Amino acid sequence: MSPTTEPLTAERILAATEEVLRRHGPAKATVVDVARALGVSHGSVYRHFRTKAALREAVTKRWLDRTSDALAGVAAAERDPGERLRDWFWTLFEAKRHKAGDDPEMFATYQVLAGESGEVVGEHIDELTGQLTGIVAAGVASGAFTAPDPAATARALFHATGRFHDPGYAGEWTRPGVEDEFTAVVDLLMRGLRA
Amino acid sequence: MSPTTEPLTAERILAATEEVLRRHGPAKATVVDVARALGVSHGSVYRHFRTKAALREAVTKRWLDRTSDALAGVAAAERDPGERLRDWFWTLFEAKRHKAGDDPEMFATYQVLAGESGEVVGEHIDELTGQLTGIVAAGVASGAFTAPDPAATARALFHATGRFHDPGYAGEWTRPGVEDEFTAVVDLLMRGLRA
DNA sequence: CGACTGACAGTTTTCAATATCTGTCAGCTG
DNA sequence: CAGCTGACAGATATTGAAAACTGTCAGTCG
Repeated sequence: MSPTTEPLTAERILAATEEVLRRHGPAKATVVDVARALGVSHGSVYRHFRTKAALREAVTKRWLDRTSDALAGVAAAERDPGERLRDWFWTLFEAKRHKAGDDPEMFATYQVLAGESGEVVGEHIDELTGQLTGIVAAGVASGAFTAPDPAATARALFHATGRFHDPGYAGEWTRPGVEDEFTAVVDLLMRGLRA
Repeated sequence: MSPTTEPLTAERILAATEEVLRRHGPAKATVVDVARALGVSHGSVYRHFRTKAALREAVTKRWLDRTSDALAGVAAAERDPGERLRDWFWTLFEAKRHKAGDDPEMFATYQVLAGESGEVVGEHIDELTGQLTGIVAAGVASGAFTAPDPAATARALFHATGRFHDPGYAGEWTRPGVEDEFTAVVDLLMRGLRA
């Protein structure tokens, strides 16, 4: 291809890796493919990422962070904690549902990547439950919620809604009635939360 | 082996299949193995089960029914609905946790089988949510619970506790603190349920 | 006659040879 | 000399021929 003079950065490698993953899928995407897409030798890729696993982890983190960042705005909004909590859950569900529904192959690819990168996924979940803890604590402060331990309650809320954000259940998200099921679970939880 | 004169029944075939699955695992257990274990030709097995898939489904149903039956007793007990509900969830969690912890290989085997038999699993879940609906309805009747639609509430309860009975999460059930997490979720749900 | 067998066709799995990939590093190049 | 290359060793994946399995059914046996 055109011998680009642009410097080879980690960011360019990540973008190329995402493209290769989209084209070839997680099983067949190789470091050699990524290097070829960039017009460099695979040895150059290894100057920026120690291993193929590290490269994949970085791509995964990038993807997960997009969701966390979108939710951070909702979590930090200046609103009644009850509405904010409901909005946060709804935003999370919708985000996941669209990712899974709009581009199922890429979603499946990222599901595989996430399965390989336990550490990164754990941090992502910690980030999300951290945002939830903030909302719960605000509700307790305003007297709207009762929760002796906001962090523990946040984890409970996250676990209880797993069916609507855990990728393992993605297959269920297109069935008719899921939205009602989601509403039923969230309603029950919010009733349990109120002071 | 000893040429048994006992008649070849579906039940004997199911027992032999379970044994073969235990020995060989789900990937390598064949109909020929089952026939050999029974001292008959594989053609005879096909007189009782139309296909290998049907045989596996029957084994799976048998296994799932053991759990349903154990829980039916708890669901039908004459007790305060609140206690009954808590007991039911706890019994379900403990039953699954012991199956997964005491014999991990067989649990993994049944997880594979269940994945193949969507229909049978669906019926099992319907049975369990049916039991839950009974408890919720009793709570509404006694004035202890508020639930406009007990069946919908039962499904919500089942979904919200999925992390503690869905086999996909079995890996988490041995981590320290799961019991507290389970208690936190159940407490939240029961608070949301009360009138 | 009803329960069982075993050979058979078509499909799936296994296994070993072959090809490709990962990760390293001495040396090239601008 | 900083960034890159490409040959290499060991590990992993692919391939296709051979073996095993699934499901059928005409025929055997008590």
